[in-house]
Amino acid sequence: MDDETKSSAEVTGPERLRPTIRDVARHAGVSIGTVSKALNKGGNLALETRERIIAVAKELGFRPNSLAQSLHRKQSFTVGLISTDSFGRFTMPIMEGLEECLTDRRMQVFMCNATDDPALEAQHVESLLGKRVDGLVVTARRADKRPPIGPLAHGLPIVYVFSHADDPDALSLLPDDEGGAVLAVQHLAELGRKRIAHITGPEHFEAVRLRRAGYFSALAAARLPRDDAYYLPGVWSEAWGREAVARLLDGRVQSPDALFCGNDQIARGAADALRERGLDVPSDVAIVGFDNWDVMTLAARPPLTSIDMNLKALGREAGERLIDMISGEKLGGLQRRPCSLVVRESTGR
Amino acid sequence: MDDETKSSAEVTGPERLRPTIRDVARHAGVSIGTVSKALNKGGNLALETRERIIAVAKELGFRPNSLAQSLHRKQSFTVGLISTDSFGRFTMPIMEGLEECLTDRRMQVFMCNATDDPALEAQHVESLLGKRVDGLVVTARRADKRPPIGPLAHGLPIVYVFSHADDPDALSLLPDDEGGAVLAVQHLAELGRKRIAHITGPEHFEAVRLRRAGYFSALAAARLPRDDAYYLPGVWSEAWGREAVARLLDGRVQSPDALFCGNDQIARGAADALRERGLDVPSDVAIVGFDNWDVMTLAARPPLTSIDMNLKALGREAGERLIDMISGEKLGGLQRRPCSLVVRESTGR
DNA sequence: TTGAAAGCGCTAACAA
DNA sequence: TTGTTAGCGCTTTCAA
Repeated sequence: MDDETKSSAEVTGPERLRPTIRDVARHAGVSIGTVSKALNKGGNLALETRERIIAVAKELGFRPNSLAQSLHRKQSFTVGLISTDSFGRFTMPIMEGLEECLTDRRMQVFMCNATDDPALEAQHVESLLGKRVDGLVVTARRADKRPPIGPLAHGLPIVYVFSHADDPDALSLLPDDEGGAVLAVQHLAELGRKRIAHITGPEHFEAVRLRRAGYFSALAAARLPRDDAYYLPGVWSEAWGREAVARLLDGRVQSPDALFCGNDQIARGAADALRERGLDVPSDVAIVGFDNWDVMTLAARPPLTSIDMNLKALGREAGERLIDMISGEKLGGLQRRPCSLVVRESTGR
Repeated sequence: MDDETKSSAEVTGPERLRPTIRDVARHAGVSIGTVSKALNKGGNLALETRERIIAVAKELGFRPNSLAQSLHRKQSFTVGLISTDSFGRFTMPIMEGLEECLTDRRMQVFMCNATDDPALEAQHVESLLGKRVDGLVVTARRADKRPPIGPLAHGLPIVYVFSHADDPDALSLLPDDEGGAVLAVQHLAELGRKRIAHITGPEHFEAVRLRRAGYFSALAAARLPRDDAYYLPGVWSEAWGREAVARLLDGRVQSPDALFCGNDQIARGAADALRERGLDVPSDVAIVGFDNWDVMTLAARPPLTSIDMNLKALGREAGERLIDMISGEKLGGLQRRPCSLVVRESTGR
């Protein structure tokens, strides 16, 4: 099986020997089975005995060996999290929510990073399966399709979160990018803005295409004209935000009175560019960003209204659904969760 | 003992039964012991037998149960990472390095978040000990002292990284903040700057005090005068960077020709403020930041020279030292690792 | 060169 | 109410 021969750390130091259930039994003057029953709050035991056993166990510093327990119970109370985004900005809140949820259930999470390396990913899956994880969560850098985890993990519960498995039977949890865009544009329209431009990232991101769709449909819903010169795909940077503003203002089109930006970096760049041209945000041009990344939204001048993908909640839900699946539920399909609008000064208030 | 009664997910679904070593033995027509020997590249086996066994194992999709192996070998090939920084900006690169290092050794990492909650931390340690982790890595939000992990984990190898255990025997790995500050000021002095100010964060951070010490000592080494009006502690924000610049330029002191900032956010704020006052960076005022956080350094105008704490390498080393300790080495004490200078336009080039 | 068997630490069904 | 015992899946010593 392991045909690689990388040396593993060897134990040469003193074994840290901990008391076993056997020791507890001996000290308490009862049988092993009785101790087990007492510690697992099982069936029928004299209250006195139970308490004595628990006391002895505590005194000895007994801590049951989960490995042995799992071996028997066929459940390890452990899940693997595989990320293809080397613990990046989007993975963090997801991890946080996931970990929180699982900790509540007394489960623990193995972190595995497999940034764009399918072989490494396979190795991780291999190890995790060896450790008999009860399930897997897969997360990715971008919300585009990715190949499913493959047949290695056949039958193992898997949840894809912020990552879209290219397998209709798999459960994929994603933010509703389109709905988020609608929220943004609706908000601007309600403020009375008539000329809303959309500056965004590269179109090969599924998220960009979805947000564009939301942008156009919300414009239509608000009976606002659609002008293709107002749609500017580009890259995810502040510099692009600044440049896009230059193009809009120096171009032949009428200047917009609002910007919906594909992320907060673009939005911040746009805000800077507008200020430097003497235009006021929000009175001349209102701005909505995307991601609600505090590092950007709070530091920008003025602070940015933004769309929050609620990634922490998404991570938490991934944990909940995974537990459902571990408990035997059959779940699947692509599911999108709503974004929310966070209003700050860049759209007035 | 678990005296809490939170329900754990229960297995009700179909058991995913995998072939055991027993199945392999049966199919290959040999004894269990022989299979074990074959798969673990152990001692004396007929080549033919070994190959046959390996073939059968592969065909059956046999994957040894690490839980059972660990039970016997008394090593789980698993470590716990406890963070008190809810997977924040500084924890990420550390995790990345750590995970990379341990993956090379075929070990896996349990992620535990215990943001400022000692009870939660204790619960995590408890669980990890139950899972018989081979060691623990503890990381924190700020490089200030924290109480050690307590007697629960007595005898277990522990490495504190980017966190300073209040226990001289514990191994703590930290960036050399003072040395980093020296690098920055030295660099500015070498560029011929004479009036170098230091805008930084709150003094209750040990890092702030250390960097200040480095700032003053490097000034002295360069035979530059020390002016207390040039030392401005404050908060870790862009807004503070802007305000500090205002104070320096509007104050009674002579304007500085260089700024060493306690982090990149302050540096960016300072750069913005200078530009908006018509001063050029770097020709009028050069700037060095701290953290080398690309989100800030690259987006700033001009891009910022900064001090890198090499956190990923620190994480990697934490893994290496932990493995040394697991292998029986006795390691301890507070150790600081060098920062490095990354030069960009804000100090010319 | 291979097989048999005694555990690793714990659970759970069955006896006493 | 408590004890006995047969495993869980694997490793390793000792015999064959």
